[in-house]
Amino acid sequence: MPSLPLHDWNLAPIDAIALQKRLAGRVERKDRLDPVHRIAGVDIGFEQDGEITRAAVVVLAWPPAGEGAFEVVEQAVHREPTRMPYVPGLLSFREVPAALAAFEKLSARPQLVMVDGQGIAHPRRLGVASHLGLWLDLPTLGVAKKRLCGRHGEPGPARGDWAPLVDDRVGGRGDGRETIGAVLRSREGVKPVFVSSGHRLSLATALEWVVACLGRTKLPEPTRLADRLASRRDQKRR
DNA sequence: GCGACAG
DNA sequence: ATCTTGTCGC
Repeated sequence: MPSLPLHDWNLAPIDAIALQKRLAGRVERKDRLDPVHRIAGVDIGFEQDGEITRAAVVVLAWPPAGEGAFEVVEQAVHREPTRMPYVPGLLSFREVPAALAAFEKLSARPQLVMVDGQGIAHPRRLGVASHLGLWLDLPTLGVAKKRLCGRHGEPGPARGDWAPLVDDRVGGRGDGRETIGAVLRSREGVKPVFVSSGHRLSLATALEWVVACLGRTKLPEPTRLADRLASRRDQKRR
């Protein structure tokens, strides 16, 4: 397994749109930070008809021992009463508080965080992955199972094939379109996932990491395992 | 008014 | 997100 670079540049999602254009063609890597040893996956589940919010974080060691053989280094769960209803576009306010509490239970911070949801592929360019990244001050990326906004074509049939997710610029003025994410075929014969930069990493880098963390399932390991822990599918199915 | 709408 | 059995396919 090759060691992939984590940072293309340091930027916050709010600045991403302006910087993307300015840095196009001359991406600097001087801001690369720590090497990646720990990758975290985050997801939120609900219990008791949504009354209880259940946040789960699973930390995996990088690189994996073998093909898709990731070692679970640590994991944490935090439960609390649900405060906010689900409102498309405002998911952060419902999930981020619980996710942060779960992170506080970890003994060590990961170098990269994969979140179940959108990064900057959001109407205001601030999806859960971006929002969480800002609060954690860690590089994050979003992997969503469905589209929130933007348009796209059908990605190729092979694993790794992807199509750009484009949307009109925030504010709706100027020359219009911008790439906010990618529709990635993470597995053959399955509906694609929506990958986007969350915080402090580019779309290209986000795609590299997602593909690098794919097992033989649709979702990358960090997110897949966090998903299981959040919805208790691990103990439920037994 | 009519769709679209992460988890 | 969540409620849920069997079933088709690699």
